Amino acid sequence: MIQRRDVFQAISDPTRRMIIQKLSRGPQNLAGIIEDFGVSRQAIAKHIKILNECGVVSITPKGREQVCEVRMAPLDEVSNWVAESRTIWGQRFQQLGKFLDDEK
Amino acid sequence: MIQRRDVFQAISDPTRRMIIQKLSRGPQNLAGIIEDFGVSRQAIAKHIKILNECGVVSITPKGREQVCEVRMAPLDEVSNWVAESRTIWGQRFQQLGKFLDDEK
DNA sequence: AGTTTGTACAACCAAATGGTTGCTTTATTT
DNA sequence: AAATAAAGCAACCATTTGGTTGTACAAACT
Repeated sequence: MIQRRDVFQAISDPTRRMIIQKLSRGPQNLAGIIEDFGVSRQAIAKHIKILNECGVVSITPKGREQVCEVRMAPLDEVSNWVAESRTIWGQRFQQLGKFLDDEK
Repeated sequence: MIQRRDVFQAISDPTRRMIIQKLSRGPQNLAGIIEDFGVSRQAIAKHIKILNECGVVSITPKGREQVCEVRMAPLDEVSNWVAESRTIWGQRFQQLGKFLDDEK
């Protein structure tokens, strides 16, 4: 097993997806994020660390607070990958047609 | 930890993403999929099982073969989630504007 | 100054993950 | 009928994951 810490793995956890959507509504510190989640503060802190490591969340210290902000750009990799897969899938029959043409 | 077996988790593994893209080019049996991957047949079989459980891959028995085919529909959930997050993010300032209007 | 608040650090834990090897079963060739 | 090819089953393993609790520390109120 290789060390994987990419966007795909980051959004594979439902709690992290909820954190992302919560932060989409605006920046918050750790204490603010914890609200509404039934897990400990340390658990959230670990999730935030993971999200930060792959660039989905930026952390700005402000006094004793850690202000977390979501960064949408890295999510491009995900939607691009899905789009690419769909494109490849859509080209199946084009290639079949080309093959049949070559056989003539 | 709850048993999570959804599309997000399915595509979180790079090997599984490669399998999906390989199958996007056309259906294949297990033996066909194994080629080019540096892992054992059983490892691939496990990945296929996971992909099948969340609907991304369908399996059709054909003699002694198991023909695997990719199903693109479940991937909608992923691109939809990304799109939704972007929408929420885009609405931040609208709500700020509304707040300022209300203050007048 | 003392208390409260926001967070960091560390150790620990059970379960999940991704992988392996060995053996069996079922079709298909030869 | 014998050999081969495709896949299934089961046990095992190290690492990762998602979570916990306890302690410590610095910033901000009272």
